[in-house]
Amino acid sequence: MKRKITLKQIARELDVSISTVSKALRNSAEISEDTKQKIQAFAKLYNYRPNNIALSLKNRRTNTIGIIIPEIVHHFFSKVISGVELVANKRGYNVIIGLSNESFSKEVINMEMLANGSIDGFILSMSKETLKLQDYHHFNETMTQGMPIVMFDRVVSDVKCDKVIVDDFNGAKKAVGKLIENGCKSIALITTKDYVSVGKLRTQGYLEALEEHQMPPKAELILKIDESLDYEAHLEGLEKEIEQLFQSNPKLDGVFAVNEIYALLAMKVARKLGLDVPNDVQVIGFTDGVLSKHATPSLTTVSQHAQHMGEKAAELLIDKLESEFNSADEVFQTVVITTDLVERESTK
Amino acid sequence: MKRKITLKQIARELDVSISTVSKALRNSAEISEDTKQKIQAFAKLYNYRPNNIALSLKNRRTNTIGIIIPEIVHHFFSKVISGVELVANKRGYNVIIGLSNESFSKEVINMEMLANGSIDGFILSMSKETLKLQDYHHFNETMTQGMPIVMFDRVVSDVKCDKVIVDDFNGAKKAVGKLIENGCKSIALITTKDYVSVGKLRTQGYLEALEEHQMPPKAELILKIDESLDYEAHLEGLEKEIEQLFQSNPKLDGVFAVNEIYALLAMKVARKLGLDVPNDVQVIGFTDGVLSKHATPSLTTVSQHAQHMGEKAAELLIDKLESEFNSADEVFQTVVITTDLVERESTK
DNA sequence: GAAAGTCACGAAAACGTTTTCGTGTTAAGA
DNA sequence: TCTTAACACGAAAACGTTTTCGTGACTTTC
Repeated sequence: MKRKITLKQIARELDVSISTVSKALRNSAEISEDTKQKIQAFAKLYNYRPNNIALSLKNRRTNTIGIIIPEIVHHFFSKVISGVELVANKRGYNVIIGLSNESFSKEVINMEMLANGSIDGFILSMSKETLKLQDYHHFNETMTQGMPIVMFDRVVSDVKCDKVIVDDFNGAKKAVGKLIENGCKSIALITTKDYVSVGKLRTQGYLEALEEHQMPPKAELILKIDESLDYEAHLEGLEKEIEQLFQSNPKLDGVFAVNEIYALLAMKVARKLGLDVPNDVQVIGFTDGVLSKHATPSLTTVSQHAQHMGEKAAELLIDKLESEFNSADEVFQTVVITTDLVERESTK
Repeated sequence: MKRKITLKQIARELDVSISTVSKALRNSAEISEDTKQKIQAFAKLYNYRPNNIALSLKNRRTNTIGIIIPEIVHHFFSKVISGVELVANKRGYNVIIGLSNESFSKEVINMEMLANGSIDGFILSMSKETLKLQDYHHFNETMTQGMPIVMFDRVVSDVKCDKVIVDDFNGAKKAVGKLIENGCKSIALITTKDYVSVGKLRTQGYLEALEEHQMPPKAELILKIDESLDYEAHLEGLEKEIEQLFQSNPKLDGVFAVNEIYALLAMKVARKLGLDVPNDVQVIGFTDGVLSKHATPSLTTVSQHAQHMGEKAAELLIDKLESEFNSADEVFQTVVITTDLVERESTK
């Protein structure tokens, strides 16, 4: 088990100084051709690679970016990571991840852990608990210390930083518009409680689409799910709620759900009640996850281009990191990713 | 934008030496109570936190572990990461990820990038290309330099290191046994080409189960899919192949597939051909992914406990990192995670 | 043959820590 | 009063780099 070789060892071995070795390996004109070749050959032989940690300490930058997300076992988030990793790698950066698990305190701890020199900047999506508590001090403190943050998807206007968001409002509007076009007269919305910003925006899009077509919204058609419960564990309860929605609205012929699971459950309930999708009731979901594609019937969805979001976020962050003038130019961008309606079998 | 405060600044501010500050903050008995309190108060006021990079350089350990996986947008892998992150965090480690994208060269590059001081050890699952090329020099070189590796799921006996694997053989055997118990007489296998070790083992399990029940295997019941094509892009082709399998075996009444997608497609084809699942044909898949749970009918699967694999791998790695005697005790463990059959609606 | 310039290299500082080993001051013991 | 011990602190090295500056040996120039 031989340790990695260092400049010092090469220097001692070849009987020159450390500086000479360093310069030779960086091909400095200061060093004669002879010594350069000798040193480079030796270095190659022993497979010398500069120690990243030492470089980080010297340069005061790690070329690593930190991602903090609520959970990783989630198609949307892993797709975002994938995008971040793609451009990060292309531009010579590593990616380190921290999971908040939707908990405020884990988010704070994770950020503090990484902020002490481990990374150059953050890409993050807030935990539900943080959104609920509206406590953003850790973001602001991080930024005051000169560490840039790019937020995606779950953002909040109280924090001034670069952001990448999905056009939730128009995505929802487009989807509901499609249902109306397709002849739906009674369209239900299955959404989350309002403190989740994206749920709120999608709800507004739903309402706007109705209004535009002179269809008065009805409170009994809107089902707001409390997501503080882990819904994977409460699938039956959820199903019950949705079944009730169907039963108290017998004329229901369209459903817009703010995520895949809700949409799939709606289809399941519909089938159970003897309704055919898409002939009796049409369903559209949000998020281009893997479930939508492989469901039967496959689900029409509003695609949020998660990977593209990740790429954009990484570009924003790295651009900021590499701009010299990060002293006073406090201009923050918000990039809006437009959504697409991916039509599949659950709509006509 | 104030930079993070350092020991040196505190020392200058309080007119003591750097050593004194360091010792005071670590509560050394060498320093008088008075000075300790003064320094600690000052440090707390300015929210001092030691710089991780400097610590890493000094201690020659980063308390960070690297994960290299083929892709992250995959329920199994993200679940594993989730497990790794859980115990890593609990034990004071960070997690940094590299994606090989199933490519040999990206795997090599990523590992080299991280091996130069950025991390203390690897947890990884090999890319398909690496498995095909059978070129393992990068693993061996990494280990020679004193950096431990724990492999999971896709492993190979040529590399001597700690491993965490799924009991693919018995999992498959159990599944096929279940189908036989349930009365299936003609059971198809949908698997991958043999170079993917897990595919091979699951195939052997299938054969063993048949043999144990005195059912001769038939070549026409075994469909080997070439996974070098990205199957997400070749779903139709895949479906065709499976349809052919059904048509050339009209008495088919059971299907064992080595992953979710194949199993779902089998169900889809069955439905298309007018066969009821599970009454006419029963289906079992491998991997407890999200698709199985939400499919209709929901899919009976062999659960591999991905999260548990990740936890185990992390424990193995960290234990090795923290054992003092990592000099000569070249004992490598292979932990086998037993599978469970999760029965759902696709079997009787 | 002396002044000036070029060449090739080394010494040392710096990044932010921790830790070992002094060292000066004071108090206790003889 | 002198020695010794305890106490409280500082200097410096070390981790592995890069880079600035200095310097000795040679070569060129008049």
